Amino acid sequence: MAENKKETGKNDAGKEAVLPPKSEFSEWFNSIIDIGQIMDVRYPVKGLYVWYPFGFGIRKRVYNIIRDVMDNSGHEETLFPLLIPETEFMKEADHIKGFEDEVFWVTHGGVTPLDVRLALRPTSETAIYPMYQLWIRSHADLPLKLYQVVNTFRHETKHTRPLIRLREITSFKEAHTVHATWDDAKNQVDEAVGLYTDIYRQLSVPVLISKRPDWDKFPGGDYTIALDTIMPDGKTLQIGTVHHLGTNFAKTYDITYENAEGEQEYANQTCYGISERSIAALISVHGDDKGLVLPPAVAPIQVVVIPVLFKDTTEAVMKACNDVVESLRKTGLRVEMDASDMRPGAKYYKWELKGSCLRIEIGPRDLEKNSAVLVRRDKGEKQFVSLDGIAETVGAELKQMADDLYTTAEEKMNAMIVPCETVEEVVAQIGKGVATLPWCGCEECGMKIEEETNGSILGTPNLETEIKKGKCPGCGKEADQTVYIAKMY
RNA sequence: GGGGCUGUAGGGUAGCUUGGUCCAUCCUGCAAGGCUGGGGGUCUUGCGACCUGAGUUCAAAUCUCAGCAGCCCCA
Repeated sequence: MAENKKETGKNDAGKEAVLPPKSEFSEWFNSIIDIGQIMDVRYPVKGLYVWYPFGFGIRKRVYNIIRDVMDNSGHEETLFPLLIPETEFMKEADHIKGFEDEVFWVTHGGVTPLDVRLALRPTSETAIYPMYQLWIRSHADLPLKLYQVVNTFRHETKHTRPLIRLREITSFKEAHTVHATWDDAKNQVDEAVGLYTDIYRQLSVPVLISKRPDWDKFPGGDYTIALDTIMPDGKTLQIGTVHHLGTNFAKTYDITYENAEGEQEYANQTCYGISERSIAALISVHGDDKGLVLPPAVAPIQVVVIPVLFKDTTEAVMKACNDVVESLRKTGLRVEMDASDMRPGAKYYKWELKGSCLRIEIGPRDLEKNSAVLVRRDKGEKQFVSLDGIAETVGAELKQMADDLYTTAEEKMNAMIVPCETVEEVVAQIGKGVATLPWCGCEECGMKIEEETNGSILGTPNLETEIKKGKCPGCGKEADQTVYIAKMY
């Protein structure tokens, strides 16, 4: 009875209680991770989670995109060991300071204590650079551009959450490049920012690019450019970082090359990374009250075909559905037919939750008109399309959907950025989105601003927007830059 | 780093204040079957749980302590 459902169910429509509204973002995110079958959070170690096959299917496609972008820009994939000897790890002082509080250590082999403890990599600089020291001899070896996709470990003390703050990052794509000059490395940083922007464009995720303030740069690096996106609750999520390492690590690990004049010089290096936060971003940016909305490029099921079955017409409808499935698969699409014995309505909800991009319904009424009902996941409106040439129709819709997702997301993001001039304005904006604020650039004012606004300075926009004149709220002096301020994940 | 809260079937819950009514309630899920089928149908039958350990007690889901795990707030 409907009355019973209303009493016991969690939502008043009497529907099966499943997903909280996206306006309660934290709840929504936790639920979608679970019932969207992204990850199982029940693994009994804090901060470690299990990829469901469905979630892994998304991951696989996201990382295919990442690999393609890397491979097509002169990078080569490689693989370094998980364990790093303490002796190597401890060489770079600033780097250690940045990570030592959160390193997991392997201390025993069986019951025997190890002479040299082994770190589970929190990131791989100290694993890779000793080898670079051996590999790099002359300027002819440069530039060297390698990357790997690995798991890394950090003993996070803050609240862990799937995809966003993990003790085992399962999907860390890290690139490590070596160049002759500082400027060469700088150009590589700029290229990497472009590559990452491209990757996120393919995921229809808009990004903010900024140069992190000095106190927030990569430990041991010269400077850091970061990519952030704005989550639905107004907090920003850092979803990519690019670091210029200068010659800092080269000096530590003695990475030198012989230049054209026959002299040994220290190499300049960069490193940059993307993790499964990319997946957190794409889920959070596009999803809605009904569940996942996935860009066609990464949706495990791009098209679901749902037969509307009645006794007398079952055979004809099934045949028509099979024909459609076959013709779509021929064009390389990931298509599934749901011929289970759920009611059609229940199937619609199920596949909307799972983020299937397009739904095709075919019933007896459609067959009479040689047509089908087509529904795009992001729009939700039904349209009637001819069964003739349906593969072309579907292809065009998917393409349009990818573009629309980006446009919509970008508009939403831009609406969450508000230019501010005073601390008070920033305070009002923090929690709703990102504020911009003039800043003189000194650390003292930066700290003061962060404290008074209860936000974090993301950094200075990298790509040249118009520089707004204004006074730094910290010291009152004329500011020479504008910064993003927000609550960060 | 500091503080608060929570842990009952796969998921969500009732029971806990006042120990015994509890071989633990309801919804959902899952399995089998019937009638069905264009936006979460319905009926029948079945499956499935007190986080772990120690303690108090004649008796613990219920009280105490510790561990583990999770959630929220503050820095």
